[in-house]
Amino acid sequence: MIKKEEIQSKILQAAQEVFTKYGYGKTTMDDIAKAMGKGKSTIYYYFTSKEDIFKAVVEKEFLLMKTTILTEIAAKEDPREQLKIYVVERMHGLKRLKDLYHILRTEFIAHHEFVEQFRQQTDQEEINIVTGILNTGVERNIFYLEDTFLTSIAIVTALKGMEIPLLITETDGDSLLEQRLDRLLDVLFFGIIKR
Amino acid sequence: MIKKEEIQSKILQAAQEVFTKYGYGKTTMDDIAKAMGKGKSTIYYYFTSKEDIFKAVVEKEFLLMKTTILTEIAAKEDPREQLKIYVVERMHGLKRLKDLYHILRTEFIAHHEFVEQFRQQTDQEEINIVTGILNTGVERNIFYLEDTFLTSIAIVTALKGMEIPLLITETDGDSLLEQRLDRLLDVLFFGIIKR
DNA sequence: TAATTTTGGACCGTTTTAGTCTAATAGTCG
DNA sequence: CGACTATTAGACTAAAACGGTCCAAAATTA
Repeated sequence: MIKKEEIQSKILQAAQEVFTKYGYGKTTMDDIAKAMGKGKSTIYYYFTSKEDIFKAVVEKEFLLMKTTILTEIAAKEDPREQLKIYVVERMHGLKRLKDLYHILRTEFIAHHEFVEQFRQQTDQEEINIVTGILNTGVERNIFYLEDTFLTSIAIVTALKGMEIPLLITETDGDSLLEQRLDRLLDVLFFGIIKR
Repeated sequence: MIKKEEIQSKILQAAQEVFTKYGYGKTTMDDIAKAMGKGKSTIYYYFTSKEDIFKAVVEKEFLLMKTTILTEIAAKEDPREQLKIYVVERMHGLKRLKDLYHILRTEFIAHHEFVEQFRQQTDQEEINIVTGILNTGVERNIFYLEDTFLTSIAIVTALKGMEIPLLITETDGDSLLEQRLDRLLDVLFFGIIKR
């Protein structure tokens, strides 16, 4: 019974591959089936519809991004470092999920109920993460903030609205990345977070 | 009556856009029509079928590559320079037309008669270009060759067979490009062309 | 204005699509 | 092994999308 999730994961992997390749409308169920080397009935044994699969792909990827962020954050002590990691991982995640995002914004927008609910949910989760970091910082007298919740909303919204992934290239060395991030954080949050 | 070719060119441009985006099988005539902002009948007024349009796109692009090469070559005197230009432009052309090439090799291969005939024709034209360059070089005692025709075939075939576009990146400066090309020509044609 | 070119979009027969059904196979466990 | 369940391929269906046609209207030209 351990295989069940393995196969499900394989389907999602194959689906993500063809979705990002063809877009939502242009991919057929047979495309997905072929990409994973199995028949269509295998897919329908685990999922109820194409829509269902796409939603699962999106949720899987964003869950992965969230857990990655949380794990990395947990490994750091200093809230300043934690905030930096949140920004870095958020940017890398956005870059990796660019195609899925694009489908959500353009093709899948017809399913507004899902898109809207998903957006709200992920926003809420991210705000919670950042609020947690900020609260710790305030407790330890590292950040001096009047309202950590409102500040979190500002940070999350700022990161969403800006095409920040473009600022960081894959060939950037670590040191360059560090410099840019420090500058970025200064620009973004100067006056909100004083250190 | 001058507009006629303009519209035809617009159709081909839109078609190329969606063909390289979706591939041959996944693009619909409505996709093309939508991409150029006109109805389907406009397309069928100028072209007879989807197949017809794709062939026209391919032929247009390869004609462009050919005339570009010929123009650049005509601007140079030294056959060594001309040969170098041929290699450079051929590489850049291949890189730009990567998607079309891929469709030809994978999806359009069912129309073997067209693909094969087109391949032979373009090969022939390229061999003629290179033969012209080599002949001039021999006449001026710059190249010492026994058979310019066979040498041309060797050069054209070598360029086709190798994934040469990968050797040159867009960020290469001119001097680096020059160095690499000299090295490449040495490796490719050492023993065939002595200077 | 009259003739001609160009266009949108309804339309048609055919193919492809998402999704269903079934019968066969693979895997599990006593 | 043998009874049971989980998994699978692929035939099938109704609906949608497809390439391509057609024609009346609009735009252009003369």
